[in-house]
Amino acid sequence: MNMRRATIKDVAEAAGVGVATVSRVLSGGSASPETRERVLTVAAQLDYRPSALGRNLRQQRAGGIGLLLPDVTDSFYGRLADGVLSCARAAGEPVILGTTGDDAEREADQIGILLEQGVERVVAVPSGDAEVWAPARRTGLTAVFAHRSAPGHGDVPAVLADDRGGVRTAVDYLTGLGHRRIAYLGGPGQEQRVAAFRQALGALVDEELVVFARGSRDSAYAAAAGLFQRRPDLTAVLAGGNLLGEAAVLAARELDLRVPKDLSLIMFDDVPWAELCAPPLTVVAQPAEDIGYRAAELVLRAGGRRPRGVLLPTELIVRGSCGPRRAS
Amino acid sequence: MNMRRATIKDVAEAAGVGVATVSRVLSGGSASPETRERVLTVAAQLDYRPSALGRNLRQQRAGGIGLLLPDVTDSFYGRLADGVLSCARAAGEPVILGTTGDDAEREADQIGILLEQGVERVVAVPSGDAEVWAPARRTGLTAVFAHRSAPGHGDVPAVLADDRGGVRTAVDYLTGLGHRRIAYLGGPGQEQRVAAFRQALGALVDEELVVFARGSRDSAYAAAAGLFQRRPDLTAVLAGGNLLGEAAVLAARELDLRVPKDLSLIMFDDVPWAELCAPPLTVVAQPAEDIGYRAAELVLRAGGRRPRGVLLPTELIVRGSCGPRRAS
DNA sequence: CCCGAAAGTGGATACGTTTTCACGAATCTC
DNA sequence: GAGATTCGTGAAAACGTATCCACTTTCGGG
Repeated sequence: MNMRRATIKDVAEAAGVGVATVSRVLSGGSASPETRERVLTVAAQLDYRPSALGRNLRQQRAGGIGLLLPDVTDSFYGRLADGVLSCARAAGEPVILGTTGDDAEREADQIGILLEQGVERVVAVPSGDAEVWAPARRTGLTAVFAHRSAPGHGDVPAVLADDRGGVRTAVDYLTGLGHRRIAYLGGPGQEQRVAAFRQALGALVDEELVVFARGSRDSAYAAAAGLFQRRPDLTAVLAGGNLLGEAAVLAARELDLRVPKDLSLIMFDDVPWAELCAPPLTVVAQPAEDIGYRAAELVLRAGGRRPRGVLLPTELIVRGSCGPRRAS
Repeated sequence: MNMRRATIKDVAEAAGVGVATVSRVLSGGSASPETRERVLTVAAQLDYRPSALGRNLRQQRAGGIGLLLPDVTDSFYGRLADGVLSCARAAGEPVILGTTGDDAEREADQIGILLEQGVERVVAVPSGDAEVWAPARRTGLTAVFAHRSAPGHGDVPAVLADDRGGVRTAVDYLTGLGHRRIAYLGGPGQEQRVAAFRQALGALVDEELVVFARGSRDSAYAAAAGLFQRRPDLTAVLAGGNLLGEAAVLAARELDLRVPKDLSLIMFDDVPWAELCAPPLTVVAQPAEDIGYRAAELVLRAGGRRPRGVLLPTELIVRGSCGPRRAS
């Protein structure tokens, strides 16, 4: 049952040519039409599939693309992964997936694994700083960041959603409804968004209302509940991710804050259940699949020249979780 | 900047030993204590990491484990993947991810890619029949199925949730509430569950109330809406997955069916948003992470002998989406 | 008609590793 | 103390591929 696969040598012998010729034909090199035809026929007949193992060793690098995500359980990253996968599939490239849990050390480990495998192209939602990525860069790995960029990474191209614009329209929408005490409930690596939040809010910003959670659901819930208890005077909250939004809804419900009567809520990232929620959640939609697809595209097309990053638009989808400021 | 990685040869020379000795030391073979010490020191000093490329070619197989899922966007499969990943991480093995979209042809393609890469161990939620998996089996690949098993696969071990038990308790719960016309809204590969459904319902089963959707959200919605319109007399529905459950809620809302007053709903798979839904959804929880973890464990520990499959318990979590049969 | 260029081809090499094999030294057995 | 056994070790082979290089053939230009 354990049949040996046909090698390039078998094909060469069966076709009466040298192995070099077979390799050239299959790699699109030059060859006479009749030779090409013959090799192709024989290869098909023998069901020959070039071994990635041999090729990888020869050219000192593994094909495929590495994908480093904080958490595949988060449906945003799931959709991002889906984008990467569909691009990779179109190119016939395998995808090696690793999760970092928003932890720099784990990210370093995963990078180590990828390097050991000889992977040369990586799409990542980065968690660590430049130092974590130093070994990768040293071996000439080409990386493309997705969804967020980390400080200190000089020339790594990034495919990002327009966080700044998304935050601005969300904040404008809330202030337009009369809200003044608006909180930001953030996760790891959202410096960009918080900066945009501060900028959009201007003099209204209250640093006590800017709260961060770690990546986990527990942490998100703790941050939301703590925020709501500590500052019952806030009237609106912008949650920087679907985990945070989920936590906010849960915490609000637990504390008998009615949405949107007592509390207006906007969540980053449109997820299917946002519509099922009571009330349906107003969200800032991000093109998660596109982000992944474009990032994969960039890392595949990176033929030597470093491409410039990409900024994808966000969209405010108004549902029912925001209302005018309560009379208080 | 493009620094060549240290090879085993470099380590051997620097340590004044042969390459074979270095390989043995690093692979846990026998060596004298002083030699071992010296090699280890030198290796650490040179920051030597064995190249997976060379090893893979030598032993004619790539390490790591392949993971084939219908859809990473589905949070159930996301959690399953998370289980596989954490097991693989513990073992230091990379994971190659591919999605099949519940399509046998795509699955065959992905299997082809894995074989080309020399991957020998695969965890899969299978979509195709035995024929699709024939080439894999021919090359001696060891597979473990997760979440569902496909007919015709003889000796492939599977890690499954106790669908039969889950369906039975769900149906018992619904019949206990007085429901008689209970529908099953199923997805791909749920023959087991439907069989259990028929068996649990006994004489009450109405074949017109057993409906199948394909994997997509659109298809799920269409199936749910069609079912509700065609048979307005049904009083309860069991949705075989979170996509189906989502579709059922959406369709019910669209048709002004109130849950649970007009329609009782039980969904397979407990997802975070089930609690946020209005009303909160009664679900049959499945240990998705465990399924993935156990499957990965099986495929890694499969040292020659074929292990027997595993059946993991499900749990009915009662929330607010089921009520007594409407007066009607 | 001859010479140079171009195209087609196959032999040989190298990629980094694991594993087999053989050899010397040290230890054990009787 | 001599032979047998074990242990530690290094040289060499093999895995399948891509690519360099040298060789032959063909063709076009002068």
